[in-house]
Amino acid sequence: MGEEGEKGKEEREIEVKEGGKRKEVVVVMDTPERSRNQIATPVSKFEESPVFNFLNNLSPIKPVKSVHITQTLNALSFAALPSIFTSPHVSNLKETRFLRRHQLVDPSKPEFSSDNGNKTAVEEGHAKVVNSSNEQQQNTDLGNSLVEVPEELSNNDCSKLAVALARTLNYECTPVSSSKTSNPAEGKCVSEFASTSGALVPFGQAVSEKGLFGNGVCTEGISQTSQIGDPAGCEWENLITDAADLLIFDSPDDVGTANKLLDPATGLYSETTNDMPKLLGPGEQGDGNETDNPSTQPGEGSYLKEFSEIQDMLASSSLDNNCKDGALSEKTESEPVSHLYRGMRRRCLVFEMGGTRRKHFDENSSSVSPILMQDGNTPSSSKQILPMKTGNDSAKRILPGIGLHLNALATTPKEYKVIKQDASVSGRLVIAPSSTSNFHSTVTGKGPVNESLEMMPIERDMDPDENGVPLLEDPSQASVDMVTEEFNQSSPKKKRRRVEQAGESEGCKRCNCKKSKCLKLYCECFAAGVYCVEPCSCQECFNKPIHEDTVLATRKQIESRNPLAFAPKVIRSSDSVSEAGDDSSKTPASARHKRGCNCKKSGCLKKYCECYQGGVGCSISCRCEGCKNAFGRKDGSLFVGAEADLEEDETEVLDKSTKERILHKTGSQNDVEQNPESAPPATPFRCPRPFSQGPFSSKRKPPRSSLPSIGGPSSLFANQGPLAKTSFLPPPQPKFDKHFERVMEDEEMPDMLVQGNNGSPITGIKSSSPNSKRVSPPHCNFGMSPGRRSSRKLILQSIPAFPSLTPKH
DNA sequence: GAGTTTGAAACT
DNA sequence: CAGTTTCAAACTC
Repeated sequence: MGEEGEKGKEEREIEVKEGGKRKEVVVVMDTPERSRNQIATPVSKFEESPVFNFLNNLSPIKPVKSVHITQTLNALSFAALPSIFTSPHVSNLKETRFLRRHQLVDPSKPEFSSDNGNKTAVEEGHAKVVNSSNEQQQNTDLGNSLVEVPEELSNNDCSKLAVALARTLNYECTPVSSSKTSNPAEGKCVSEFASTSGALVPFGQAVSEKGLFGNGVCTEGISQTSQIGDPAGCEWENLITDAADLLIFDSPDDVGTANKLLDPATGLYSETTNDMPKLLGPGEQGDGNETDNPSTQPGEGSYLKEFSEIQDMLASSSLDNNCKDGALSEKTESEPVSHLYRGMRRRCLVFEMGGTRRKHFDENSSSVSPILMQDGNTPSSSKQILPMKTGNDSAKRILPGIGLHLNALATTPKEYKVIKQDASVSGRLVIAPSSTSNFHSTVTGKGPVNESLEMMPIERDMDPDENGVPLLEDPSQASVDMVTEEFNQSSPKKKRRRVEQAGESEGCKRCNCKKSKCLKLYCECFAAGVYCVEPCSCQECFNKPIHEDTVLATRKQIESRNPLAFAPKVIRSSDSVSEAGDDSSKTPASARHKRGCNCKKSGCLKKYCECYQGGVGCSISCRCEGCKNAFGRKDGSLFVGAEADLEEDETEVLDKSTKERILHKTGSQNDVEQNPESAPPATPFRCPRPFSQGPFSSKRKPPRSSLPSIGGPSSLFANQGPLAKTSFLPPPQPKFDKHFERVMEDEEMPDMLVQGNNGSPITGIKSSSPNSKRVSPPHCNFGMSPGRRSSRKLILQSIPAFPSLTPKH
C-alpha cells in the first residue's frame, strides 16, 4: 500500500501538471501527444498557466487544490487516454499506473479512510486554509479552468462549477474537517454543487483513477457532467451522484477528497460528504446529498439503486470513460431509462470500449448540450483513443470503437473478467491496454503498419461521425450486457446474457486453456489480444494484466515468428483481391482466410474450419479436402453455388445463420455486400474479439481496419456461429469493421480505396495481406457500387496485413 | 458434464 | 518445408 500510495502521489503530480495545462487549453487535451508533452514539460507550462498563478497567489495550499481540480478533470482524460490507446506494450507505463491506482483504489474503496485519512489529515489543513482564505479565489480559479466549458453556462453554472471544482480540490487537499461555508452568493446553485460536488468529487476522483487506467474519458466525463449538470440541475446532480458512486469505488483517496469537498462547500455537505467517503453506498450518499440539497432530484430513489449498481460495476470493473459516458447519457435521458443506460455504461466500461460510451456521450451530449459534447466527447474520446497515436480528433471519434477497445474492447469478456478479478483495477488496465494496444499499435505506427494506422484513424473518424454511435452501440451493447452481467451478478438474466455472449459470442468467449497458460495462440483470448477474464475457465492463466510483461514478451515472440500471428485470420477481400488470383475471385466470399484452412474431415462445414467459422469461403490457399464450405468452396464455387449446394447437400450442416449469411452475401447485395464483414461473416464475427483488439489485437485491427480492435468488445455479433473464430480473432475488428465499412461507404472513403485499385490501395492490400486470399468480388457487382466495396475491402485488407504491427512493439 | 473429434498451433 | 505433437475449441452423447 505504501508503495502504491507513493505511486499514486507521483501520478497525481503528473496529473496536476497536465491539469494545469489543460486549464490553459481544453482542446489540447484531446491529443495524446499533448498529454505526453504535458507530462514531460508540465512544470514550465503549468507555472505559466493562469491557474498556476492563481494558486501561487492564493497560497501554497491552494495551488495544490487547483491542481487537483484540474487533475480530476484533465488528468483523467490524459492519463486514461494514453493507457487506453497504447497497446499493452506501448501502454505499459500507463497500465502500470492504472494497476497501481486500481490497487490503491481497491483497498481504498472499502475504506477511504486509510489513504485518505493520512492525506486528508495533512491536506485538510491546507484545504481549510485555502477554503477560508481562498474560497473565492478558488472559485474564480475553478471558473477559469471551467470557463472553457462553461462558456455556455450561465454565471450560476459557472459558480456551480467553481464550487464543484473547489470542492474537488478541497476533497483532495483537505479532509472532511474543512467545513467552509459555501459561498452564500451561490445560493441554490451552491447547495446543488455541494451535493453534486460531493458526487463530483468522487466522480472526479474516479475519473482520475479511471484516467489512470487508461481512460481519459472519465475526467472528461466529469467535466462534462459538471457542465451538463449546470444546464439541468437535476440531471446534473444525478450524474454527479453516479459519478460519486463511481469515484467511491475507484479510489479511497477520491472519496476522501469528495468528503473534503463537500465539507468546504457547506457544513451540511460536509456531513453528508463524510458519509459519502465511507461509500456505504451510492444511494446513501446520494440520499444524503439530496436530502440536504434542495436540488435533489425526485428520481433519486431510483437513482440510488442505479448508483449502487453503478458502484458495483465500478468496483468490479473499471468504468473508465464508459462510466462517465454512461452517467452522462443517463442524465440526459429520462431516469427510467437510466437503468438501461447504466447497463450500457457498464458494458461499455467493461469493454473499455469507452469508445462506445464516448459515442453515446457524443450523441447524448450533442443532444443534451454542446458543452458536454465538447468536453466529454472530444476529450474523452480523444484521450482514450488518441493517446496511442496522436490525440487527434479522429482519435476521439475512434473512442467508441475502442471501447476495445481492449473490452475489448472492445473484447471484452476476458477483460471484464480481469477487471473483476484484479479488483477492477487490473482488469481495467487489461482491457484498456488490449483495446488500446491494438489501436495503439496501429495508431502509434510504431509497427510497420503505417498504412494500417492511417487507415485506422480514418475509420475512427468515420465511426464517430457516421456510425460511431451505432457501431459502438452494437459492440457496446454486447459488451454492456457482459458488463451488466458481471456487475449485476444478482440478476440471473444478466448472467445468462453473459454466458450467452461469452459462450456463444466470440467477444464474450472465454477460454478454457489448461496447458498453454493462455500464452499461446491456442488461447482465444490471447490470440485475440485480450486478457483473460473471470468467465474464462483457464488454468494457470498468465494472460492477465498482472503478467503483462510476460504476455507482451510472449506475444512478441510469437509475432517474431509470424508477424501476422495476431492479425485477423479472415481478411475481407476487396475488388483488388481479384487481382490476387483468379481463384480468389472465384471464391464466393468477399473475404478470405488469411492462411486458408486445412480441413480434412469437416468438409469446411463446421467451425473446425476457420474459413467457415470466419464466414468466408475457402480459397486457393486452402488445403482442405472435400471442401463444402457454404461460403465458397475452394474450387471456386461461389456462395450462390454454395447456397445451392447447401440446400442440396450441405443444408443440413449449415446453420440457419450461415445460410442467411450466404443469402445476404449473394442476395442482399446492398447491405451485406458492402459489409462483407458485416454481411454474413462480418457482422457475426465482429463480436468475438473485439477484445482481441485488445492489447494484442493490434494485428487484427490492422486487417480490418484498426477500429475493430477497440470496439471489438461487443460480442453481440456472436450470432454468426461459424464466423466465430474469425470474429474472435478480429472480434474487435469486426465491430470496427462494421463501423469501418459502413463509414467507408457512407463517407465515400471507399472511393479512395476503389481508386486504389489502380493505385495504392490495392497494392497496399496485397502487400498488407500476406496470405491474402482474396475473394473475388463477385459480390461487388451485386451489392453496391463495386467501387465502394472495393474500397472497403481494400481498406480492410490492407489493415489486416498490418495487424501484426501491434505485436511488433 | 464428460468424452470425442477436429484442425490450428507449436514443435522437431 | 514437412511431419509430428500439443492444444483447445467444436462437437457429440
